[in-house]
Amino acid sequence: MQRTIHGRPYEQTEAGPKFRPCAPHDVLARLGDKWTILVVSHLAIAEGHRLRFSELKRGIEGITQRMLTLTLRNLERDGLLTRHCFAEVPPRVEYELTEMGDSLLPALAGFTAWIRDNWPRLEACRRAFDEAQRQDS
Amino acid sequence: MQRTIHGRPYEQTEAGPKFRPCAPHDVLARLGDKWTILVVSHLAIAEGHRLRFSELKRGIEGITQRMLTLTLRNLERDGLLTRHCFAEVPPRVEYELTEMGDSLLPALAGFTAWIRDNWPRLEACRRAFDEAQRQDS
DNA sequence: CCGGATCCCAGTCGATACTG
DNA sequence: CAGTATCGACTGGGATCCGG
Repeated sequence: MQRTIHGRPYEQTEAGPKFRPCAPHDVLARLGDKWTILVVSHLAIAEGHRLRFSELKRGIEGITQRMLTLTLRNLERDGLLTRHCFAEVPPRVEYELTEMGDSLLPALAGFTAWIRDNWPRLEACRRAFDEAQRQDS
Repeated sequence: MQRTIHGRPYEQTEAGPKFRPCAPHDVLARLGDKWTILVVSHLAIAEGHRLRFSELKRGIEGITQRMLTLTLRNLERDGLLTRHCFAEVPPRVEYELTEMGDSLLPALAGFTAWIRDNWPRLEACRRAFDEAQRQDS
């Protein structure tokens, strides 16, 4: 039997509930990596949703050339980003959010609000837990 | 100057936009790990938002004892879960979503909808990209 | 039944150096 | 300017065995 929870489909089997492989996990795993969200955010607030490599690199503190390259490649692979390459000297490459990439951040708005509301409590819980942990040891 | 994009706060500095450390990244990184979402989902559809260790283990295909233990510990640390330990023989431990943990999934509803709508296109983009990649090589 | 302890691998990320 | 190549540290996660 096919049901849904919080917009998420799953099947009720005899052995128990089974979630579909379409799981948010793949997307979350990408978004959860170290730089992706920052890159998308910077592009989202840029005019034309478009920035060149060096602008992104300057804007994101601590990112290395290598990681920026990899992050951009992955976003391009998922169709969230397009690469505009100009054969000039010196070379210039611009990255632009696709329509799909542009719709990603707004879709996260509800979650962002949740984080804003719960972050302090969550951090407090962590500290309390770690504190209790150190007592035992 | 303090601004906001898609509910996400950032500062506009001379050097460019700077996002606050409160970034969703910490939470996303946890949610993006291999099992967290599945555990939370199973608890969310359980009656009383409550399941015991072995029920979770049976319900989540492929998870090992070790990973289930770690995932539950992390959720407990963040205050999304409480552990109810019964000193019986054989021992019994139940895990229950806290109010905060319970509010997490609904907060993700918008994002879940986005995934449902865009997943096919995203997968198609991946395949196309990988295909083009093999041509070049 | 619940989970801690140990070993190991594969993937992620940083640092550095080099190229068109 | 915008990458690629290489090396090494660290870590998430699986397999297995052990203990209360």
